Amino acid sequence: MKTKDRILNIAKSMIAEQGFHATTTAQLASKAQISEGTIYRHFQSKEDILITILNDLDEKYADFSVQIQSQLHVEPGIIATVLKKQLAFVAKNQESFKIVLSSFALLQPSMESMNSVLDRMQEFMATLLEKAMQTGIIPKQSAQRTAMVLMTMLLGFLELRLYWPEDEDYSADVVEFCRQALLQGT
Amino acid sequence: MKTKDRILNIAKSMIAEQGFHATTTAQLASKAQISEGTIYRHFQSKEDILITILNDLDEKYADFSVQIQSQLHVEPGIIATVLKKQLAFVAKNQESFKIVLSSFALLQPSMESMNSVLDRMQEFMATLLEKAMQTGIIPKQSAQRTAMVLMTMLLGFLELRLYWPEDEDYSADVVEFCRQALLQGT
Amino acid sequence: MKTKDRILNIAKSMIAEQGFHATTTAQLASKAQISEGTIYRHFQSKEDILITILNDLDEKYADFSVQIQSQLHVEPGIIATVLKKQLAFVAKNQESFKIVLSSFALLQPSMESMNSVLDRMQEFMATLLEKAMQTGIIPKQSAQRTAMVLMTMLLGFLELRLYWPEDEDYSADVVEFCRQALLQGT
Amino acid sequence: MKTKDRILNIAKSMIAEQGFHATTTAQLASKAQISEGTIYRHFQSKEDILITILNDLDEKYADFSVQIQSQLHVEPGIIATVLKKQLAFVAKNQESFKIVLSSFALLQPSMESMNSVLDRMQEFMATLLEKAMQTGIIPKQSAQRTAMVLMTMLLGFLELRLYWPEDEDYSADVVEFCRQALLQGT
DNA sequence: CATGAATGAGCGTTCATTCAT
DNA sequence: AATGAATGAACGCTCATTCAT
Repeated sequence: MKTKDRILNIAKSMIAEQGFHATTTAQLASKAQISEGTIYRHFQSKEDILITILNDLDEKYADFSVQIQSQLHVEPGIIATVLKKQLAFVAKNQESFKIVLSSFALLQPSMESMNSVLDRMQEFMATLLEKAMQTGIIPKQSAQRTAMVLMTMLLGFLELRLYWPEDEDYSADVVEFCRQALLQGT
Repeated sequence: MKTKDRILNIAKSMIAEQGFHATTTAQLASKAQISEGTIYRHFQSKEDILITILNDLDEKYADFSVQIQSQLHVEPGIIATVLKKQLAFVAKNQESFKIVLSSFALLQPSMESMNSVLDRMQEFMATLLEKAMQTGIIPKQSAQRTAMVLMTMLLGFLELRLYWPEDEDYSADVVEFCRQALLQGT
Repeated sequence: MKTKDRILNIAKSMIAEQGFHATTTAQLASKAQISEGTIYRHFQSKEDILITILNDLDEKYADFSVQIQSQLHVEPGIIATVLKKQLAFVAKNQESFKIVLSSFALLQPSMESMNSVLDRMQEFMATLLEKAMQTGIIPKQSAQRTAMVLMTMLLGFLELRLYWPEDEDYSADVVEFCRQALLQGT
Repeated sequence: MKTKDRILNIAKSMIAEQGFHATTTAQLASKAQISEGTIYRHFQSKEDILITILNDLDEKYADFSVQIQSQLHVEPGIIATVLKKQLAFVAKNQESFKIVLSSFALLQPSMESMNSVLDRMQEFMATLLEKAMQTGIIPKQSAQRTAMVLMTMLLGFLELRLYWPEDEDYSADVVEFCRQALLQGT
């Protein structure tokens, strides 16, 4: 369905840029070169568009998680590798991430998506840490709690990269910081 | 001025809870038990209320920064101490922080406040790190870049604590994680 | 577009009767049996309605000027003929003229329209006088200044006819007064 | 009463400049350096201020009429003399005249004032014409109707002088135009 | 006399949504 | 499927007026 996807893509970039509230159906219709009524042929409501975008992200992130976990070769450097892949995924889905991050505090569906994303993130980190611990790359520690800390850092980093993209990229510092901490254990 | 403060306080909790857009002047007036017109006797616009809240926070945070930097006793444990004080300050000003964090991506005045807060945070962290390096508590490293990393962690942590307050408090883990990384240098 | 014209016509009569400020969008919508929102589907703002009315008048008056100047047969009595046609035009567009006359002192767009109308009036009168002078109907004199005087009289007359329509029609006296003055020259 | 007069004078210049509607009590109080409440110590309503201004003008114009009629020396040139005195009176009371002229179409009290002013003007002109006819300065004609014509010209002239004050003063042309017409009779 | 905070009805305008075509 | 005119509730805001002090 070409029209539905055009609506979705344009909505995604508009909401990412201006926010959900500031994106009006009139504007969206005009940019998509359709009538306002047509939006409602494809979506039940404006919020339904948002939910579709969020669900798409959730699905993609789930796929990404599964795929990357299956590909993990345990080796020194695994942590840096994984963090970089996470950042690459976010970069590819920038708009969707901006949408979740800017609206989870304001809209219930976004909050649910955010919960889902964070859960996957933490779970993924925990799996990673357990593998690393089993193979002795890092010392034994609580995978759950350390995963939480890593997720915290990742979340902060996402916000800063997404909303201050022109700032210098210090991802290497973040990765090194985490590597040092992990090697010591907590 | 009692009324002005009542408006301000009620607005603060409403905006923190529902967001700026969802907080209407009618609702605000009704909760404050005043008429809508009265709001405009004390503030030029709805946005002016937001700006006042944000400026108050900025001022308080500036005061806090100055005060805490002057009180710093360099000693092992200084980093944990400082991180805890930061978290305490945020806890005391929860509502204002929720407002900035939920709206900086959507509203220009909030973005400016956010910039100001982040700048102060980073500067403060850099000062702290330099002191710690001078006295040999942590090894020499780039204060600026490491401060950036600490700020990143703090930002992520704030979001999680403010929006998922019912989750288990893992601040000790965060502090320990940072301590370990800093002791190694990056 | 039927609705747009209905809005326009009803607005014209309401503004002519009560003035621009006293004509509210709620009233207008109610009289036009549409919702207030519909007004804004057809006009950008309340002022846009006014501007449309004023521009319509300006266009009509420009057409009228061109047409009447092309039809002028120079003959004794030409002045009376022309003044009568002017009055007839005003009578046909009473509402629009009332709108300009009642609001040019208060609203910028009306002032601009008024300037345009007066310019055309004076220019038209000057052309007429020049023709009359060339054919010896009236003695030589400054066409510009005399046109200004005629326009002055016309303006005063319009106000009185438009706002005191129940007063006796003394247009014949005005025409005769002007004719006498013109025949003598100034 | 000093305060009352200050309110009155400031209101007069504000209403003349911006119109009655655009002049708010808040603005007025601020310019007069009093509180809004004080306005209502001296006037029953905003409209009451307008009415006071209009009545003042009416009174002054009545005085002026009486005085000038008693001073009339019948002589050739009497018409020019009188027209000039009228214009001088208007110039002295510019603001009040601008108020009446800009609002008589919109506000009932202004319409009443306008009626009163026009009545006096016409009556005055008629008296003048009768005197001029009796002494043979101008030929016999209907004083009432010719007075109406003169008033028409005066009204048009007032509007143009008051609202386009920067335009060239062509009052001499107007006076000469009228003189020529009157000398011929109608 | 004067204040100024408070009022509340009403304003112009927006916008997600509906529905006849 | 698509249109686009119409809706109507709700919004932020204004302002003449009141009243306790």
